[in-house]
Amino acid sequence: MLRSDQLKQVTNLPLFSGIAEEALADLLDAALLQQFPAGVVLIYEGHHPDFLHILIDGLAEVFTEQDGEEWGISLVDPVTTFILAAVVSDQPYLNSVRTLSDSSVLLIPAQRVRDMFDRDVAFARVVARELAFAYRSSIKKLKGYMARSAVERLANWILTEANKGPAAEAVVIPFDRGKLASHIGTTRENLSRNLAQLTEHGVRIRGREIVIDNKKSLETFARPQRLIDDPDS
Amino acid sequence: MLRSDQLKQVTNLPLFSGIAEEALADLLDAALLQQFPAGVVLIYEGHHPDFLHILIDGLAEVFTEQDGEEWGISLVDPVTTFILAAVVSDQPYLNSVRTLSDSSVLLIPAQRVRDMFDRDVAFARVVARELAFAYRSSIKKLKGYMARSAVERLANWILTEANKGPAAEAVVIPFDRGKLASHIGTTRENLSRNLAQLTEHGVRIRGREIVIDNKKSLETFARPQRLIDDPDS
DNA sequence: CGTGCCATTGACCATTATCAAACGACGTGG
DNA sequence: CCACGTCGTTTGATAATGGTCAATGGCACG
Repeated sequence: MLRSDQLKQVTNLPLFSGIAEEALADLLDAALLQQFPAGVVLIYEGHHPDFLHILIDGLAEVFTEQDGEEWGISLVDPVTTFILAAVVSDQPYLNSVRTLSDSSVLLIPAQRVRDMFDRDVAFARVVARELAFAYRSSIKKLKGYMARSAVERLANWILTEANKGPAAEAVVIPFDRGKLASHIGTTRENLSRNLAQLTEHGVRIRGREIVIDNKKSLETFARPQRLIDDPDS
Repeated sequence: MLRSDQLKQVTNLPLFSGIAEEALADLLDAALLQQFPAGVVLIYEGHHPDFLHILIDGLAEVFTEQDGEEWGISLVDPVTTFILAAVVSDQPYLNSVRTLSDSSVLLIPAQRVRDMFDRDVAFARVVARELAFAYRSSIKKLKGYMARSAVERLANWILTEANKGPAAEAVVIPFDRGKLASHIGTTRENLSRNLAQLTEHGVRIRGREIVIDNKKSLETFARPQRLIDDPDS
């Protein structure tokens, strides 16, 4: 159950803009706002979705475990739903999700989401938009995997991270190398070599900080493409 | 403009079930049902979506061109929409689409789709379901790329193709080897070697026909997983 | 009976994974 | 304060996998 101050905070989320007030109240009156420390698994691959999760604050990762190895599917920044598709289609989760930092997560019972989705057009529209966005993101990732080597993926990852912040001459990796490797789609060892290799293309490595000395040089090497690397197109 | 017999055919599509009759009529009165021969590019990556495409009959492929090479993203069987996400989010196509056999395609003006989507809950629900399905498919493909080698992807492709038909001891590749390679995510040359390699795991190659002599053996090698290879989970 | 198209094969190189060892930062306990 | 773990990272050696280039083989079609 949400406290009234929490309710107010949640009601103003862009995710819920345009939804009729009573409908939203109906949706949220069974919702929970929970705090989690870093490293907690919120969703297990193969399980059936009981709640829609919305990351309000913090950082999370979507990942899959194959043959004892973990592979990163995507990183989740606030404010976003995660694995909405499983809830909508009432099918088992294809991936697991864990927090990477202290996070607060809004949990809405799955059945209620589906009910609302059947009744409120505005909500259905929001859901479809989120799904379209998620779909496009995964297609971009897929294109990156099919057409690029690990170094190129890394170089482009650095560039898009750098473009997130305003003045972008350094990127700080928000987790350990192994995790970054799993999201780039390679091994720890290889990532190390790849980072070393980028040293010859305008980049300096300072522990967890990647300093971009020569962005032009890095871009020449990475050859970023709008239809793969631009997060909002 | 649809002829009345075409209209009747289209109205009965599972895609449109549950949608109010007037709403559907409104959606379809500006629609076109077109025939295309094999090999026609219907959608160009980077272009802005003018129509929602629905494959009524035939076969199509979604692909992307990178550095002069084509990579297969997915195959489209009837009856399915393709690249619905671009229409919904009103963003440029991330991929191109071409017919692989003679096909008939229903074209609905994009703006009308978005209008309907804003008005009719049932339609919004159908759209969201399609998007959720597309998203899950691409996540499955992504998992396959991250955790499997090309031979394993090939072996699993054969198995899922075989499971489509009822009595499944042979699979016929519906296009040339190069195209199959681009959808498996490898080169023509490598695909050749990979097919040869599968010979030791219960499979015989007869031109375009892949005969499965020993399914158990192939499965042992491929290690299919429900959350990657089962098309409807 | 060529000619072109596709598929296969071989040789070679690039990329990536794997296994093993060493390194360095950090904190704990002697 | 130093020795000694641990943990994450780097480095090296080697093997597996995949891509590229070139040559060959088969087959259909004119």
